[in-house]
Amino acid sequence: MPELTERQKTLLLLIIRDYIESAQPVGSKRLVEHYHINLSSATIRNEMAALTEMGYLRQPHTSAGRIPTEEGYRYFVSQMMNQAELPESVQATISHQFHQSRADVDQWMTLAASILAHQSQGVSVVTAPHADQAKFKHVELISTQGRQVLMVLVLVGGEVSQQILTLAEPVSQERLSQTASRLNGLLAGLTLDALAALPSRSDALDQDILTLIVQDMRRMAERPSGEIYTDGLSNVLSEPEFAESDEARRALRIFEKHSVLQDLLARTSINSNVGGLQVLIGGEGEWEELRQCSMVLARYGVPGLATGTLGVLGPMRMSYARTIPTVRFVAGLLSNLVNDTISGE
Amino acid sequence: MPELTERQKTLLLLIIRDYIESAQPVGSKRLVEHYHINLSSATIRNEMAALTEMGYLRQPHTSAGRIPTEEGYRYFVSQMMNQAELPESVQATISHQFHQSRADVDQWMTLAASILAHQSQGVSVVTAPHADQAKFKHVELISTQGRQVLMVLVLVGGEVSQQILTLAEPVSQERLSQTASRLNGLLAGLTLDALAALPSRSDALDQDILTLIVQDMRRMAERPSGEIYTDGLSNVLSEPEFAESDEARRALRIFEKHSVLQDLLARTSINSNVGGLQVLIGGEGEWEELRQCSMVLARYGVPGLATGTLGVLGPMRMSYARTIPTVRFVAGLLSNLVNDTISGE
DNA sequence: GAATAGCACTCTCGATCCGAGAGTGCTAAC
DNA sequence: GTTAGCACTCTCGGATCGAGAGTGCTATTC
Repeated sequence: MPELTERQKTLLLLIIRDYIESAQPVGSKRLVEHYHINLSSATIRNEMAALTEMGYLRQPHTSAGRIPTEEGYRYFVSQMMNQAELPESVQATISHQFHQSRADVDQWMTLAASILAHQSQGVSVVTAPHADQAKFKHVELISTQGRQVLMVLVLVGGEVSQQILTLAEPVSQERLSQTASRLNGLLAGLTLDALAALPSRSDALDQDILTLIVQDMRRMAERPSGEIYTDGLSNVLSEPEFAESDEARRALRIFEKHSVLQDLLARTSINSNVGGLQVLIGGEGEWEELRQCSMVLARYGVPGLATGTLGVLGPMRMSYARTIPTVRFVAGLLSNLVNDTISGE
Repeated sequence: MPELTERQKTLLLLIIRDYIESAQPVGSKRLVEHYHINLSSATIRNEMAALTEMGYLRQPHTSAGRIPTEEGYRYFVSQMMNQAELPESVQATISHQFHQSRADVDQWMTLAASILAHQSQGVSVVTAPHADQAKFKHVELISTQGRQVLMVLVLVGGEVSQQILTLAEPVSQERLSQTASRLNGLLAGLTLDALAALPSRSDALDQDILTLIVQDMRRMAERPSGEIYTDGLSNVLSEPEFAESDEARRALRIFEKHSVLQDLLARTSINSNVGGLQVLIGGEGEWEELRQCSMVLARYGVPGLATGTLGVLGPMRMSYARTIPTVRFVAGLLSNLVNDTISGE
């Protein structure tokens, strides 16, 4: 990319900021009038032509104002990335909401999704913390009726799985508790691999349950992320770029077909460290479904133990100035919560 | 409502069926041509005028075809209510999908929502089974780090709640297990009221946990329904009546503001028995948000133990012929699952 | 040489108009 | 009771058109 003069930089940022607010192509005249610039519209036009030439702006049609290209948005984002901060008062409000809520992963995720959606006016996604490597922590067996048993499996890192088992024959709660207790002593802290390599148990029930635990842990380990929480879906329809329902439907689909979402989140998680934000603009050539959209994503949690992803999807025209600091702040908050509660051995 | 002649009945049903398919006002000529009727268009016109007079049909404007009124839809639904059956093959497919899935309430709900949305081309809602009266079944305390403890609380009926507690001081896993075991023996099968009336425990930790259990159970009891699952949101946008995003946004909001949904589900649950369907057309004057929509709702589960609601929301023009039997069938299926697994004491 | 004023040109957008088509209600005849 | 015929109404899509906004280019100014 060629070098930009100081004036071009200010102009470019101004144009993009204006377009994000107004959703209208911005012309030279409007620019001069709204922001008192010491230049004539003709000069602006020349500069705009240059910026268009360089690929930061484009015209929807020959004689209309300019709108940013993806490249333009990228420049815009890179400029504001480091400076944007959430106002103290908003930070305080959000923190307060979290400390008000029940100490419960489910609630946190819901709250985080709600805050993100509300602040950014976009659609939010939050995945529950997920361990990179599944480690056994605790199992509980609760007899329900006859041969049915509810198994609650807890992993190091805090993930919990419930499953209903059907045993070959009825077993008393007492025997179930003994089995659970034996297995808890034996398996505590073991990884999935270690579990699978364990020699068979002599007790048939112990062995059955062990097999089921391994199965269940494998299933959890295979999932690329924890449960997905989302909020603000109706915000999609407020944006003019989604006025025609075709585009809007495509955007909604992304959130219904979890496969795309999983893929997206999984791939971004590789590139971004905890604390670092990632902004995807226009699908980056990778995701056809996101061609018209941008996403601001961040990873949170304790690396090596349990991490999750959170982010916001909006039109390319989304308010980055508001979204970026919010995502960053909420990611930090969740990281702290994860660290404080479910981290230690 | 005045009496309808046999001919008027057939005509009315025909018109509504056609409108549901085509989404276009249906005129007398079209009717004669598409369904070979032994009548002239003029006769049909007379009958249509009569049906309009009686309030079953209306005209969007003076010289257009007829579309059903809410009253018309109600008549239509009442006629098909008892006859509609899901084809054997579809029944088999759905049953198969359920038996393929993991024995896990979460999966069942997700699957049910997915099937309903897919079959009806509408938006589905399913609530997890919820006990009418909370009864304690089992508690488990798992030490995580320092003063943090994960409490898993299981109610009779299968509801599970997880919560992270922060104790006043660190407690060993051993002591936690003993406390849990003592409480399990003491509290098994007790209702919330019985729990609250219990005398204080001498052991401080036991007492603390007991208090927290009561708190948590109260919270669960206060919720009018279990967790809400939903699917098919993007289907909303396929329907022509939601083409202008304003209407569509309103419909989407219903699903984001859980309060409306809770209210809706809670109220319908009172009127409908397990096995009975309820069809709400046009909000029935109660719900402004649903003015343009219909809902097909059913209650499932084991009355007195645990029940939930499931249903489909769509435009008033939704395919009742497909939706009604599907909702009925899935409700039956879920009832069986609830009965088979989590019912017994 | 950079900035500016002026100007001709282009393109969109909304308003308006118009005719085709679909559908109706009514009347008179069967 | 049914039907054919007819005049009438209303919507919808396409065509037309002018206002307005914005541009690029050129000639001029500082």
